[in-house]
Amino acid sequence: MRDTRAELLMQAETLVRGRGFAGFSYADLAAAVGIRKASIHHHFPTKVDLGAALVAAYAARYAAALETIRLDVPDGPGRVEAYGRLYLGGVEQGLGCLCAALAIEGEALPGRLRRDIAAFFADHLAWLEAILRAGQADGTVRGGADPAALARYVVATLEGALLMERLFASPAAFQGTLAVLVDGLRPR
Amino acid sequence: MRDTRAELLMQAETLVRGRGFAGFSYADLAAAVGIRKASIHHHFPTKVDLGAALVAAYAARYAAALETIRLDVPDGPGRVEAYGRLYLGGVEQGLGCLCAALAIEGEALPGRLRRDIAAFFADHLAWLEAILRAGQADGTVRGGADPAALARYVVATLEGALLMERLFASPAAFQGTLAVLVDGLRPR
DNA sequence: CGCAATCTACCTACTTAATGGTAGACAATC
DNA sequence: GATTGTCTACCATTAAGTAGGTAGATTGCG
Repeated sequence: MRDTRAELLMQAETLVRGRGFAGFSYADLAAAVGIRKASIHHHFPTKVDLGAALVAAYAARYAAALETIRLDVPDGPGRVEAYGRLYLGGVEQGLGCLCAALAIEGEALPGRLRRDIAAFFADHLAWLEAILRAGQADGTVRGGADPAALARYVVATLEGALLMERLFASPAAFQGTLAVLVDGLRPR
Repeated sequence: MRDTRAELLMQAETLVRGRGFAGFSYADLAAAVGIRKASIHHHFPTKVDLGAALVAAYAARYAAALETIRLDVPDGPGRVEAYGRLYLGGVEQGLGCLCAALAIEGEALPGRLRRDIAAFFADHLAWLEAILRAGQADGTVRGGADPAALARYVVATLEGALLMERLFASPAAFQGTLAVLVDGLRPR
């Protein structure tokens, strides 16, 4: 019975992604996990500690998925499409991106969290830039464009699509945007 | 009809766009405007009332800007670029999109607000769809793609770019993404 | 016109509930 | 026997919202 911490992380992630970081309380989380409010402080002394642990776990899960995609999918557009599909689950479950939820809080966030989420995005950008560069090299991605700029454009489109299509509860529309995005990356 | 109300709307918008809807209080707003907390309730009985007024004012400002763009800019890509530049101010000021900030709150939001922000996005989508359709008709936008799908893709990219580039405080990167976006709309 | 009634915009002071967080007791376990 | 995890009980602070009042406009009307 050691997974209370894991359970806390899971439920807290759902709460943040569903209502924002300022939008849930330790009382909500305690109720979701079936524990007393004070017990949460044993695992995560402050809410910021919880936030940081949340981002770390979320980033680690994404990092693993990114590595899997690189190993399993050979071509540039295919990899970006697989990357985009990682966001799809959020639309289907009605949950936004954890780091987007935190990013919205912006200036109200402690610097530590702000740095963590910036690192989350920076990781994705670096991975995508490498993927796109490789795609340009092997001819599966259209050349001419700066891979770093392309990477930012890809993350932006997917984050924005998740944000909006969650509101409209429209996985189909999300997939439509993903299709437009991936198609635009192919050589002309 | 004093302009205390307008001042309240202005400062509240800054607060929401900077810290999220749940991330500020009437006390914060009162301090920003230089008024007592209770006086806010005279103008906006509840926080949800304030939120709705905020969205209405924000949507109206965008609607006016959209109309101006349609009148002033003749071609499809130019119009989309002008539309994208509306977001740029947010990046420069470190403020996100008001409706994105609310959308993040998702399920915690009263249905009324959720409907209002859905309508905000729906308005933009409808405008863009018309713009893109016209662009396809006059040959300034590449044909073949569904204008409705393209419109969703455009809004998603810009909302996402604002979200991310605000975090990185990088107007240049936002403009890079906008350039990629607009370029992809031109005929090949 | 004069003037009372009403309205507007703000105030101080308060309520109720929730917030994040703490203190310390108690079992179980290593 | 120390550590771990949970509990009850509490704290100070802050949240949104209310009660009731006041000074100054605005209005209705004899």
